[in-house]
Amino acid sequence: MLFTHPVVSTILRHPFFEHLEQPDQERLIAQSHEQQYASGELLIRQGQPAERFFLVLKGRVKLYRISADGQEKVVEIIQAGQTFAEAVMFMQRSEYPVCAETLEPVQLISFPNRLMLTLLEENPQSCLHLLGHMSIRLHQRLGELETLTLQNATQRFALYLIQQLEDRSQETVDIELPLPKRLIAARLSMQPETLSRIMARLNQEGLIEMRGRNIHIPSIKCLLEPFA
Amino acid sequence: MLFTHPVVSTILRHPFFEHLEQPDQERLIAQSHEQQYASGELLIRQGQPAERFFLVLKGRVKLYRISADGQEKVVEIIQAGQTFAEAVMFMQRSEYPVCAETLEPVQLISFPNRLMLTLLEENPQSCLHLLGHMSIRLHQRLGELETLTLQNATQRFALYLIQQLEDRSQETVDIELPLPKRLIAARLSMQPETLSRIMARLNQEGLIEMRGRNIHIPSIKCLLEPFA
DNA sequence: AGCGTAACTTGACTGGCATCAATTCAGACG
DNA sequence: CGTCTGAATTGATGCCAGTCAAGTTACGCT
Repeated sequence: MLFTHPVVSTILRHPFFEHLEQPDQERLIAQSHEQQYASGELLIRQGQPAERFFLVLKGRVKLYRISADGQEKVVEIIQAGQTFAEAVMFMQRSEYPVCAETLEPVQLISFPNRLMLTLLEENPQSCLHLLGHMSIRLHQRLGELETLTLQNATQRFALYLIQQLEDRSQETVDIELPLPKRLIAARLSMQPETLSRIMARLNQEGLIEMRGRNIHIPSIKCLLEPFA
Repeated sequence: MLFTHPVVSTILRHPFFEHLEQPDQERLIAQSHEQQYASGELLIRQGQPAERFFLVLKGRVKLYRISADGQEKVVEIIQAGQTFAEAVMFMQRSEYPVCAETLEPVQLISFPNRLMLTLLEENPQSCLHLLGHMSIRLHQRLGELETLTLQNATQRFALYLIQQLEDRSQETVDIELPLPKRLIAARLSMQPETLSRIMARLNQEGLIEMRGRNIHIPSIKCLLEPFA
């Protein structure tokens, strides 16, 4: 039986599935596809018809848009345990609004939109949880809008750094950058060169200390000084 | 009976209400507050506890955030017939994430979050429609992210202009700016002076013709030329 | 280990936008 | 009808970040 599969427990912990009845969960899993991908593979392409949504079991996936002038804008990095391309399921016009590409070897599982919708029709509990889930993402976007409209690149980077912390009570912290710097730069809408210069300057001013991709912050307060 | 009220038909057309049973609709309306506001009044403040959500019956409302350095970033302009502060209802942490201010004399009606949630628990149809509704907004944010990361201010403005059109089939169009220019500038993350200069330049180049807040575009194709 | 490629760094230059400041314009209101 | 206030324009100046280019480091792979 599929429920003996080791990844199942991971799946069922996700808001999409945890409040479904067990028979419904089984139907979904029965219609799921699991697949492995190498690093740098294209998973979905912006504009393609959207018939399934995806749950990342292992590895990370980069979501990005290609704008009119060919620039690539990184929208989001999907971690293991998160879904992507799920919001489009609830719209009539169902084309993927982003491209998705693996950042490293990735294991993921996909589910048909139609079945999921059918099941949700009968399960208001799940619907409400999903509404909560999407509200959170909507607010994250709001936060990103804010980050992007921060005047200068240094502030955007400083804000990015502290957003990486889960525990913000400490005054002195160490961070390991979760992404290659060029992707961080893309995320913050700046050029890799600019990011490099910013980090060099902050380092010189003693606000951060770099060793490879480990960053030591002696004083968060000092780092956020210019915001006051 | 409340249902004889002239605004009721407007209310019931909104995705939040249209799929509810009539007794539920009546309960909501019974617990609603209707109120008038003058131009420039503060409706909700970022950080306040969120207990109600709002439907705009008449006039427009500006949603904005105050960032750390005191700058005001316009997130959205809510038109008559639209709701605001509704997404936060589905989250546990319920503080308004934005400030809301009237742009002109406004009539609006508010509903208690708790009751709405209770009703939704029993009505999966409505839940699904709301999920669709929120998906659309999520995608709009995506589009805005794109607009904001467009390299130069001129392109952002040109894109803003054509986004104002509902009918994009015409090649020659007239637009009346729906907002004072300083708000348009804020929306596009630029200074009023910059917007003014951009419009002056486009005017001089013959790509647009300005008469007060009416703008005539001889050729959309030419205006979007630099994107190619 | 060593090769090759991609990531990162550093420098010089340029342009676009913000900022400051002064003026003109438009609308609200008595 | 005139005054007043905020909106919009226009000019001058400085700086931040993008671009191009060259060089260095780090890393995967056989």
